[in-house]
Amino acid sequence: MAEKTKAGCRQVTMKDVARAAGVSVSSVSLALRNDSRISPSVQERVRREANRLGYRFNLSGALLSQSRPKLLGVVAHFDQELHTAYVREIADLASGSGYRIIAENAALYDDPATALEKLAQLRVANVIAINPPVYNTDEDILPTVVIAQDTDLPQADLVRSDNMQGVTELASHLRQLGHRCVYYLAGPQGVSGDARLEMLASVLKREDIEMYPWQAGNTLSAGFAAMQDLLVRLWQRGRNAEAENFFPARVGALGKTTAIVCYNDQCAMGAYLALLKAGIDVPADVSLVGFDNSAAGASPAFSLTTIDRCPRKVAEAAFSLACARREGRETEIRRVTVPTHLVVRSSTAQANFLRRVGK
Amino acid sequence: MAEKTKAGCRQVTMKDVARAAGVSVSSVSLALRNDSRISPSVQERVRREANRLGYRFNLSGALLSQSRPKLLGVVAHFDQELHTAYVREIADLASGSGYRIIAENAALYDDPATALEKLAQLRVANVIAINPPVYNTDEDILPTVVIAQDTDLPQADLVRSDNMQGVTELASHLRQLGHRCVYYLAGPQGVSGDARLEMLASVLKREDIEMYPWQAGNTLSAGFAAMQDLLVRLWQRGRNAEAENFFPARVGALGKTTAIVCYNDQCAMGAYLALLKAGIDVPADVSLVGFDNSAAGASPAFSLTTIDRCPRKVAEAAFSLACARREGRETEIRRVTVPTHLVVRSSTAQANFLRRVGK
DNA sequence: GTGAAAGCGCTAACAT
DNA sequence: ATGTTAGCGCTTTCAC
Repeated sequence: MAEKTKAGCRQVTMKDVARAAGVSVSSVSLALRNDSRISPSVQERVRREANRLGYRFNLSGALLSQSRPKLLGVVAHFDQELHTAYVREIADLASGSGYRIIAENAALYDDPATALEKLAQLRVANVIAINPPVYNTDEDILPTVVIAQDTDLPQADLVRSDNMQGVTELASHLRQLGHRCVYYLAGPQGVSGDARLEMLASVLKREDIEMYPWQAGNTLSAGFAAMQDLLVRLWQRGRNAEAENFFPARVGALGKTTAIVCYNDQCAMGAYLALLKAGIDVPADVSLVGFDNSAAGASPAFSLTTIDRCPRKVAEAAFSLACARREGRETEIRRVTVPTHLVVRSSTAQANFLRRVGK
Repeated sequence: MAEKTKAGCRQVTMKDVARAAGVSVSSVSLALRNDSRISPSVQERVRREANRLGYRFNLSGALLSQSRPKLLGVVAHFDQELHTAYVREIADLASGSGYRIIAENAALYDDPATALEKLAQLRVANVIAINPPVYNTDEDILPTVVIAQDTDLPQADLVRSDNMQGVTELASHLRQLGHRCVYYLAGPQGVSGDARLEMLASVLKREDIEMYPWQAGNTLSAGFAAMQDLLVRLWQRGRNAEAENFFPARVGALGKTTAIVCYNDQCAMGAYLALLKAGIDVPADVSLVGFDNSAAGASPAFSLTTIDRCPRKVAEAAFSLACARREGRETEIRRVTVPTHLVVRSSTAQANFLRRVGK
């Protein structure tokens, strides 16, 4: 209280509002949070005074005074569009249910633990992590909910996309178009990548479609490089094809392959460019499929057939799990699966077996 | 003090560390901040005990107790690679000088003021905003430093890229390759966009290069759509060219134009795709130039000639301005300019005047 | 060089 | 339905 009147720069607090409205601080606190214990007329008056005085809520004070604030941390890689979509949905859900979220961008830090630590400093107890890295298990704070295909965190709930569903739709789509043999440009190696690969292969197999994997990655650059490599490789094989079964020279550079499925849209865009540059038309010569339904992939520039992960539903699942954990119910670890769906655009078309590439 | 021993879940505080180390809380506070007032031996002991007990710093407490914490807010659109680059650099600088930064992702919220409000709730007084929208000037908190080409905020310092520099290098580069007439795929309309356009035109003019603007945008989709529109338009003009001066049918769909400069790399990528699909080769038929030196543009898929904004230098300028403002020195508004540089890759080559497009 | 104590803004238990 | 009051964890004078 040393210098209350020193300058006009002092922060307006609830005390000031209380004095102005002629009520106590606790009434102000409740009134500003729409608590039903405060009569509408007082709420109204408090709110008006708060506005008039230019009162600003101070999160630090609130966090400090609560032992279990309704606070949710989110760690995402904001350079990935899909992550942003998830977080937007989570933020939307949170704002509707009195939760406050603090989002950290994992793409900002070299050390994957940094984002978690920043959240820990704000006393965030519940963290939703999207495609988290492998953390040291001795981290001071760990995600309570993970959005990914799999996780190595024993204590975290998991929300995963049921790729099976979308891929099944995809398989039948491809089958109907006459595709019998496809390439798969795979993502970064790891547990989740391997699982995806096996699942894809088995589902396609059910529709009697052969699948051959080729290592790529999750970026446009990676998709481009991988597709170029693949084309070169196939071209070479085609030229001395006597030893090869499924890449006979006579059906062109891609062999029997009439479609290419990619790990994600970014990868597919890279592949698209490599194909285009090689004079191979999409979808006339070869069909192309992505994953994640990104904005760029949806643009007429690519118009990718892709698989949508229903970000809203994923967010709903993750949010409700996070809330459940905070409430203390839900002691056992849960795994929730959200369906995915095929989005057909113009990068897939009738299979063309008579393709020939003038490299 | 109602239930100190209730469960092991209570947060470890400085008080606990103080007790364990046999010193007072204030000594702990100073020791953990390497204050020279605390003897090395005590610092050492405090640090060890803190570690042993699993002490975690609580930002809320610190913020609440300080009137002017060393806190810097950053508002950026993390879906734009360039913004992420800026913020990474700012974070790096901050961690080296005792500043704490809190980064908000403007791309998460529909209302542009939301990001600022979240920072305000944490008492962040100094905010660096990257390409901020036009805020209502009655916002409770406004950026103190803006990274952009221009700003309408009267109280904010401005850090701008000296596009002049990079563009001058570009003009001479294009001139040497024989380009005399280029198209400019412009970005979103606005103050900053108009300024860029005029500057480009005048600098190119100095090298005796004509420039024609064409509205596009800052995304891949926008670049693609704009380029397609342009091609269609030129094609139509070419067919009844008697009224046209600079798009004579005889030199092909692009008229005299031998190069296309784009608002940013994203836009250039879209244009690239439209050209490729129209059977126009880059750079054999037409040269293409981007802006911002993005990772995707650098990939072999595009290999864009582009202009680098030297994010490190921009960040240094912004950070030091923000610090200066916080220290209270620096009452007048400053504008700092950071040079840019041309990065030559393989999307630019010798001008080809004999292009012909088989649309 | 170190300790004691006040207080930052807010919430929640309890009292009225 | 509203007021009183005790902290939440930390920093910061000011004593010693």
